[in-house]
Amino acid sequence: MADQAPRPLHPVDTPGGGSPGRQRNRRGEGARLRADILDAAAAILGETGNEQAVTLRAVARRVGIAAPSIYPHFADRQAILMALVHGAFTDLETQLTAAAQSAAEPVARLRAVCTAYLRFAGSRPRHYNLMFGGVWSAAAAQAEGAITSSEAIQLGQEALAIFVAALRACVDAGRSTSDDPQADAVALWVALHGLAHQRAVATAFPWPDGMEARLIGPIAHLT
Amino acid sequence: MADQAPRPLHPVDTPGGGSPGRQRNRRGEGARLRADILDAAAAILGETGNEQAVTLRAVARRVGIAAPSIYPHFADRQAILMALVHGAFTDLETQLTAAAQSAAEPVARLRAVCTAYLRFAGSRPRHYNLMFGGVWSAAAAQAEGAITSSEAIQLGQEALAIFVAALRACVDAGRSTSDDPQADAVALWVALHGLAHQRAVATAFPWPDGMEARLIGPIAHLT
DNA sequence: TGTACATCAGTGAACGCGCGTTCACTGATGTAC
DNA sequence: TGTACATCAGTGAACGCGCGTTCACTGATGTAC
Repeated sequence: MADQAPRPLHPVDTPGGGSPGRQRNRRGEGARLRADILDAAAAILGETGNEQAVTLRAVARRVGIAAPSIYPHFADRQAILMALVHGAFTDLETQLTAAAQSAAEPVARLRAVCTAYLRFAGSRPRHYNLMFGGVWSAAAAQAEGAITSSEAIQLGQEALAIFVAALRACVDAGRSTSDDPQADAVALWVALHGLAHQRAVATAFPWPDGMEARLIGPIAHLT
Repeated sequence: MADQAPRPLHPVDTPGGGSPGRQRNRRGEGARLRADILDAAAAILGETGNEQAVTLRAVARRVGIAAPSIYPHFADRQAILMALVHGAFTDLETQLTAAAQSAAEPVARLRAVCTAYLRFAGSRPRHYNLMFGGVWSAAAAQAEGAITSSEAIQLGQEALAIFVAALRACVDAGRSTSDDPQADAVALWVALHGLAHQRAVATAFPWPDGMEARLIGPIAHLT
């Protein structure tokens, strides 16, 4: 309780303090700022872990520009977060696809996909939570431009489809006894999500080794 | 973009508007306000789904008091959220314990515990997300008084122990072939968490029937 | 039985904060003639 | 080759907002005498 003198949380809100070296883009290259804004937003998210910390002003400070300079590139704050989420889903799909192509044997392929999923979540836990964390659906209840629950689901459909295909291939090859690969793939994804989410959140928990294997083999009915 | 005239989000910040019938507690019964505050905070959380919406002023409006009247009962905003989370964990433990006592046969008991867990999460999804959602760990990084990741884990230990005991009983009764009931109980809990969390978040997703069974039987190695 | 008084339960105004967003603007730079 | 000018990239000040928190206070009520 002591030592709580009210102090400004942030340095003065001028661009000079943010990114000292930054200089104005050349004519015609103004769109570069868009990428800089997204990079800064991603960095803030990654460091603070809090969607709430990704404010227009914080992003502007980090990029080294004045806050209003964001508006030519993003309609509002939500649009930045949306772009962040879209990009993250694209990356996830890319990595899952690559994993699926890395192994020819169906069971190895399914395991590779699962591992890639967990690796993605582990390497960018804040992004992962923003993608699947439900802050969205909550915000959607109030804000107009926010991503809706069903939109987020559509974004995740492609990733889910990779799981379904990988499990179906195991069944076709006689390596899984699943009676409903679609449903079991959803179950597998949900379980991996639980693991990824709690690993991101409960970092202090003494996770036993091999959690992954305890989920994948049984749920996928691998033989 | 049209029709976005800036309007005050909330009615005037006077207690009169909140709870019209409220009248001052009798002398010596001031502690009742504490319960009213918690009820209001829980209601706001349940309706908006957003931890951020549980502000001191919003709670005060809802109770029908002036904002500073909260301070004799809670040190700060975090303390209200902490109390909410503690209460929710206590309720969860109560319900899991009741479920464990509702069945004598080990497998039925384990299933009852799992069902009770999912029922709890489904009936109070916002509380559930606050308990396990990781908003905490994010906040803990910055705020002093916030609950830490390890604190939250301690709160969940008792619930987890119920899962471990239930699975161990299945193994002892020869109804489970788990080679490590502790680890498999964690795996089971993690998978149920994934289901509970995504059901709370992705309400629009077409969840297949019987997800529960697709997780419990295989992960617990029930025979 | 009456009354002074301590205490309790809560109020109302104010503070400074960071925020999203708006507005009118500035200065550099490429282009048409 | 020179120059007027349109456009681009971005600025700086200001707005009203809800917020957490502080401060000095008020009026009812129980209690001691």
